[in-house]
Amino acid sequence: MPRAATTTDAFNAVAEPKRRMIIDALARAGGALGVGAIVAALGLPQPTVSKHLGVLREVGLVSVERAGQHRVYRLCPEELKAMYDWLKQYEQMWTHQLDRIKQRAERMQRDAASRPHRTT
Amino acid sequence: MPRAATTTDAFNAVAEPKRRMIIDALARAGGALGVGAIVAALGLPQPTVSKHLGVLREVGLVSVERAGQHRVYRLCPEELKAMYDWLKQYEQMWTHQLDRIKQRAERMQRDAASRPHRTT
DNA sequence: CGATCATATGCCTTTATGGGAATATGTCAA
DNA sequence: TTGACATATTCCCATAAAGGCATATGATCG
Repeated sequence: MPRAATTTDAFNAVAEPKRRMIIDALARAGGALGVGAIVAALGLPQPTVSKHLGVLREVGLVSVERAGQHRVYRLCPEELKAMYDWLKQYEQMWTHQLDRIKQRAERMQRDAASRPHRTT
Repeated sequence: MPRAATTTDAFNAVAEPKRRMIIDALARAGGALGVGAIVAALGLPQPTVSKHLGVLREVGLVSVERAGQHRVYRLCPEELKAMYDWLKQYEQMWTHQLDRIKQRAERMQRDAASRPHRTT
């Protein structure tokens, strides 16, 4: 069985770095850009960008709107939120881990302060 | 050019749903499980689980530790944090969007209240 | 209408994937 | 040592991916 289609869900779509770049570019521009602007911003061939936009659209990460002969792609954050929610579930794992490291550092410092100085 | 390898980064590794299930199972168990336990928890064939664990390990999402004839896989949250950070960047997009919807609803309600009733 | 610009789509090739079944490696117990 | 057990590693297959390039569609202007 081959790998799941890139258009299966946001996870698969976003696995491709160029698609993440497109998302980043859209966000930097306030959420929406025309294809030409994306092509210019990323320096990628136009067909490449169009195909990636197609994938992003199919999974609902962006929407399109015709504007004359241009097409404006707009970021749809809901799908990103779904991924975010999955990851947020684990947030405490690294914050707790960092807490533990910090606490250990503080404890070591306290111990060092309350102990007679040693110079060697 | 084919798709980027699944072992390229956490994004690619996590695109496979079964690998996400493994991560979920590890988290539910407090962060670590033996292979057998994962196999039992997910009902997947053992070779399948081993291969997926191999991918997760290669991208640093889990670490292994030998324990006799068992092997304990432990979740490494740092790689998840990297993905989380990328997504967190967009957090305001959906919170703002919800704010806007809410504000619009309130405004409409205010307007309706301060306007003479109309019955048609 | 014809030309031009903006974008999408098709074709081709190379390559890694995930599943399944069988088997190899490695570890413990008697 | 031999054998049970736990896990990893093959091998094979069908499939879809992404890039490059050419071309099709579609809108606008003169």
